[in-house]
Amino acid sequence: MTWNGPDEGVELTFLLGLGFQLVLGEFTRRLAEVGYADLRPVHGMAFQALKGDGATATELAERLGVTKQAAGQIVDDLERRGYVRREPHPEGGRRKLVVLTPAARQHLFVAGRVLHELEAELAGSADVGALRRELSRVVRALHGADGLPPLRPVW
Amino acid sequence: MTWNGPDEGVELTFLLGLGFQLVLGEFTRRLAEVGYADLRPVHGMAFQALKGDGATATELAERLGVTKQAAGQIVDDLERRGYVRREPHPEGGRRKLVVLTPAARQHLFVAGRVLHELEAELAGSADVGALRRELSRVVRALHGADGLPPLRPVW
DNA sequence: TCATGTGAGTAAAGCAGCTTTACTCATTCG
DNA sequence: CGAATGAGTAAAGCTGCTTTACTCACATGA
Repeated sequence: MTWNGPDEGVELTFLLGLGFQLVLGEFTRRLAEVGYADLRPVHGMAFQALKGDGATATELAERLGVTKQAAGQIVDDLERRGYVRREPHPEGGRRKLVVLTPAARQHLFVAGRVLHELEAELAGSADVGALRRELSRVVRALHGADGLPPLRPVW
Repeated sequence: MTWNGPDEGVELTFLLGLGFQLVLGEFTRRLAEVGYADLRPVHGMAFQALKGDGATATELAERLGVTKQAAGQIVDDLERRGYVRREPHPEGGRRKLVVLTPAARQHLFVAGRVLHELEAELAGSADVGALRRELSRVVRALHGADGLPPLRPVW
């Protein structure tokens, strides 16, 4: 039998939580170091959700899995700080289109780079391909094959 | 090349978060179904931290990674609902020893069973051994070999 | 033409679960 | 025996959300 260290008796759920906590923590720390200490993970998720042609606040709410009021608050915050703009919606109505500014696109670029650097470093200690494969299987087993649910704060 | 479905382009960090969210959500749902809808994950963690000979509120705070006031509030809550008792500490001082009641030990037993049932079911879709191994490696790479940090709400 | 509905946005209060600040009190040590 | 130590507690503050309730632009159709 292969002995894998002191984590044999640790619950899978606990290990999943720790893994996520540590990887996300390291990611956030590195982003803070390069000048993004003012952005939380949810802001990066919002940028991802808006990166194509933007979206209305209500669409953003659906993609983030929060109420439209919460999405509106996030947009207020990001707008004050210059990461998004509210434009009149091309299809009129009361709608407004929330679009990214160059500052947000720059953040997306940097965050993507940091994420891939981190993954490359982890590949020195773990089989990241296998990890990714098994995680995908677990996600599909619990959620089904139809797309991915929004990632919400865990617990 | 092996094609593993539509998750190829998904960030590892995102996948980790989704995996944790879905597994913890399923665990919590099943516990609620068997009568524990009133207990959050942090309560289960507290039970784990107290299950030997109990601990003081300050020790509990360290093990949970929160302030001693937060630990005190959690203990207040659990005490009102009959899951823990505050006893005078055998070594005196101002200390009090927080110990589990049989109700809490019963919860620990049921939660452990649910966790292992869930893991067994996941083993039908994924290689849980590999997942556990790679997660352990990631955790050690980011935290070191000295024990495991407290699991805190993510993000 | 205009009432009535529909859907997006917004305003404000409420709430959970923490932290921060500030204290009380029993014990110990110089 | 007076001050330091360390556990516990009280109360306010804060963040990031939800809930409740509203406004307003446009669409529909009698």
